[in-house]
Amino acid sequence: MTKYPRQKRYLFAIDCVIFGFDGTELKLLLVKRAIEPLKDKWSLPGGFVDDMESADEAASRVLKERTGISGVYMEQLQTFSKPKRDIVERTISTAYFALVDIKQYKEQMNSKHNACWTALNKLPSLIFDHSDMVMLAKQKLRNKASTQPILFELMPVKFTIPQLQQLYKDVYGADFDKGNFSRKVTATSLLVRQKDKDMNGSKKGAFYYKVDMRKYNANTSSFMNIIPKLAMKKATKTNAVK
Amino acid sequence: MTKYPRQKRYLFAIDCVIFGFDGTELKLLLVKRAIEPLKDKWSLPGGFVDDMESADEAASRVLKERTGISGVYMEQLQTFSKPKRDIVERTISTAYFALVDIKQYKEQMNSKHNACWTALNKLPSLIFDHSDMVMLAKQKLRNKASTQPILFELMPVKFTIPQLQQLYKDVYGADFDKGNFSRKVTATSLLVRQKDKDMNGSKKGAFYYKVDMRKYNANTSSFMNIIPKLAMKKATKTNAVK
DNA sequence: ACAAAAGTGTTGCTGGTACACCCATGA
DNA sequence: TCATGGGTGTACCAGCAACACTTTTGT
Repeated sequence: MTKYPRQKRYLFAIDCVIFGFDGTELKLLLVKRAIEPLKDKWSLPGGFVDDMESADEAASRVLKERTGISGVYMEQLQTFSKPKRDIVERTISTAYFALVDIKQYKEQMNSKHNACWTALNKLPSLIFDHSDMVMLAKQKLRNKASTQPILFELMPVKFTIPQLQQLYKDVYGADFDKGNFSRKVTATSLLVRQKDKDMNGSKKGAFYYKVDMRKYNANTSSFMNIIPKLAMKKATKTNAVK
Repeated sequence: MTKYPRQKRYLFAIDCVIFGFDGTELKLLLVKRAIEPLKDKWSLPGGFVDDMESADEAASRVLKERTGISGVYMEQLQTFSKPKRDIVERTISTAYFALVDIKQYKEQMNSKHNACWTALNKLPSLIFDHSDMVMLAKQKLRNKASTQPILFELMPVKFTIPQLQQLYKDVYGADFDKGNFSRKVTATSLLVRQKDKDMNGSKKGAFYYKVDMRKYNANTSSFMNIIPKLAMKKATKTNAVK
């Protein structure tokens, strides 16, 4: 039942730029390409879009299949369509952007699936235009995080404010004043303080917090001006998140 | 030379959400679908991606062919890929987002091409998922314009600040204080005041300005906080730009 | 002289930054 | 009791919104 007879048809794929945080460093999930050509070269986890699924659905499915991860924050990034981007055959690819708490999936990564968390500033070269995808994703992460509380998605269910601050520092490549940071974050009232403290890292201990999911889901647009304007400027210039 | 033998191939198209401003009202450029089924229904200008062009190139080409417009601000918006979105055959479509000074193209619209500028709050229903594309584009327009001076792209080469203010009012559905607006805009130092004035609209006359292209291109990231925070909040809630 | 819109002056206030300080606890 | 990081208090300052006021010119 082909009714647009004169048009060409192309392969359609998705690729996932998956950010993870392990408490100290922002990382990216990479896999080795499974097929020739370029077999075993580093690549973003990706796959073709099946007959009866949308790109969004394909992205979730591929993520699950190739890494075991599911139910995480995920969003369409951009579509890459240069005719020669895949050297085998023309393939359009829509890049996705995901945020994951590394610790929750640490074991199954190395064993079952051979995916690998890599520090953002030590990325190997990637196949095709995957490096462009990563660059764009880093930019988006910074931009989005400056107005919306999405970086919570990278934290474990229970975390301390200094831990969160470490993440912000890594994302923006800039130091934050601990006092101001703590106040701003709690002022969003998206966090609920727990009774217990994390006693590593300091004698006094830092309270654990959990995200108030009800408020968080209701009110994603409650911007928090977490990023000091200077840090923001610096970040856009130096293209931090190295 | 098909080397990914097991995969399906799909049609790949682009659709353009084209905003225009005529001095009073924000408008959208629509065309009537040229082919069956749904012939003559309202639609966004779009077309299939050719063999040797990227989606970006296709978008420029289609815009030129179907409306005569070229050399305008254009940016990828998002890709729409639900399996059934095109009722004829599965087609992936990447939506683009363009900003045009209506007056520059007014005549050729109605004569040569039968495209039609339509007020944003009086849109007819559109084919397929084109209304979703428009909604997303409106959102993006507001978000982007709140941190970057892209609305200049909708103005003629020479314009007055009150005219620009009218545009902002239409985009955000909120009134701006003329004094503060004028100061903020000039403070960006992206505008060069001309010697002559526009004497319509007031006895005193309003100075014409031109965009300082050198600075504008160098420094798009010089955010201007044009949008008062209240207006921004209001806009995100009521989904203005009706 | 008057009306009407363009644009300037001014003031009060919000909220962000910097930085000093206090707190809790293990060693 | 000392060292260490967590967290609070506070004072200064930029920038923004509100609105009164001045300017210009056609009628």
